Amino acid sequence: MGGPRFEPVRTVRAYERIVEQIEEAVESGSLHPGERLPSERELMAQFAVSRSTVREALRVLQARGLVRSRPGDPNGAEVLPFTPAALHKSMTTLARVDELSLGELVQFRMVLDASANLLAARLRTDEQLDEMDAAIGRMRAAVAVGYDEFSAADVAFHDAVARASRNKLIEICTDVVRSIVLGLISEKIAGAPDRQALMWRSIRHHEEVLAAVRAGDGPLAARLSRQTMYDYYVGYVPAGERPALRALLE
Amino acid sequence: MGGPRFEPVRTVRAYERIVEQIEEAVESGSLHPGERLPSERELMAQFAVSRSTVREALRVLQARGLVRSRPGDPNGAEVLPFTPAALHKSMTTLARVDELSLGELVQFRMVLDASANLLAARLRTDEQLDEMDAAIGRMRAAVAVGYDEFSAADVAFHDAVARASRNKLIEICTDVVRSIVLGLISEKIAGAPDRQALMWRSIRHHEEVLAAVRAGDGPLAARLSRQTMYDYYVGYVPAGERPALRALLE
DNA sequence: CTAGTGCACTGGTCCGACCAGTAGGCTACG
DNA sequence: CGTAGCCTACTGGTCGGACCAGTGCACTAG
Repeated sequence: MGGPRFEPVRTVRAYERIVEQIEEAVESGSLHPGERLPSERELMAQFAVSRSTVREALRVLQARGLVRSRPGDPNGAEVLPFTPAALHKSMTTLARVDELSLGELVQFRMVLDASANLLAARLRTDEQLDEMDAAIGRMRAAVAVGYDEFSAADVAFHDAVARASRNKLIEICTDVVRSIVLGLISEKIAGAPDRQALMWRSIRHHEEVLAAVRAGDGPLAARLSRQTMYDYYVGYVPAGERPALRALLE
Repeated sequence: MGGPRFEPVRTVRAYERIVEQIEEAVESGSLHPGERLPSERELMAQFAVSRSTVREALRVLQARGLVRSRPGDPNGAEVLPFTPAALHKSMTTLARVDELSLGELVQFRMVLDASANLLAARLRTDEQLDEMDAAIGRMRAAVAVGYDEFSAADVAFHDAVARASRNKLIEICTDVVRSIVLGLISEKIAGAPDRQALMWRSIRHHEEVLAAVRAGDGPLAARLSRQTMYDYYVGYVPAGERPALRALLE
């Protein structure tokens, strides 16, 4: 050991330096949402680079959800308020590209939804209870209408629960994983011959969950929600993956 | 109502169309990690656009962690195996601007870690039990060495548990959220005057969790792991957010 | 005072060029 | 014949200039 420590040199592209600088300015708060960046032609003067380089940097910042550019805007790119959109996007990519099995996805939904219900039972407001109640009403009315409307109402219920948990990560992950699961099997559900019976059973289960949330019984709400989701999806999960799902049912 | 329904026209930038096409090819699996995209000059011919446009598209794809370009590479951009780097990046950004609170992050870790333990208690192999045991051994040896080594051993334990859960989503999210939490407060922990006492208590807690996992008692392992994490981090969470954490402790 | 028009500026796209890297084939030497 | 080293044909990174279609604002004509 000993001797001079040489660090490997990392060639940094010009546009990356620009990204770093603007990103730092935004995240440190010296550039607030709603403010405008200088125009591309002015940025290329400030950074002493060509416009192509400035634009590549702006594309990266835009992909990260930090800024937005509109053609014709007399001002420069707009600094956006922080939204979890980029997080949502990368989470979606992860779930799509990483060859996740339906079992894993459903299992993750069970975990998230149960936690959301557990928290919602303690933290929900009366307005959020009303939202959940209204969503179940929509589900009931939708049985005769069709699966799409039923599914939308079901989503509304789970969204209300997720919001009531007051944890944005739970909210986002719930949304992402749900949309992927639905994308994989919604047409199968919609075409099931006994789908009306499934819908009614699902409604009854949701009512039980809501009752537990209303009563403030978090563990019960969590257990019921896991069971609800298991019953609803287990038929579409390969038999080999079902034991892993049942492991969540205690 | 009635009459022809006109959809609002959405001007789509050329580079966005390119991003969509390549993204779709990667996520759908028709382009596998390790494969190469055509060179920029060839892409500009295939998409019938200029090289600038191709490059802006590639910058976006690179920001999303899907491809990587190296200058001088005789082949085109390389399709990358998925890494949670983009996920990590966007979550870090949100955490930096206080869009995600420490309380939410710790809460999410409690949810994930408890679920991982619950599943690991049922699904773990003997080799994985050995890994967890070895990690605790490292933790014990690290108390005298320093916090960094202790933390690394702690990470190894939780990683082993996450792997034993056999759910990649839990594994990845655990990893990302943990590193962000540690990035926020590791220096505070490292500088705590009573850190040695904290480490010993943490080791004892981990041993209890491992015993429950070994015994196959999932619910106990889950409860203990939540308590362990709560005890370890609660001191760094603002008092106003603590009730939300305690809501997970039943 | 208002309605309308034009201008100045924006971002989106294209083109052509040059540079610095890399890899692999080719050559010249041992 | 084998190998070390050069040379070339690519690659991506950057530059500068150009044109177009939008947008907002100031100015003008009613």
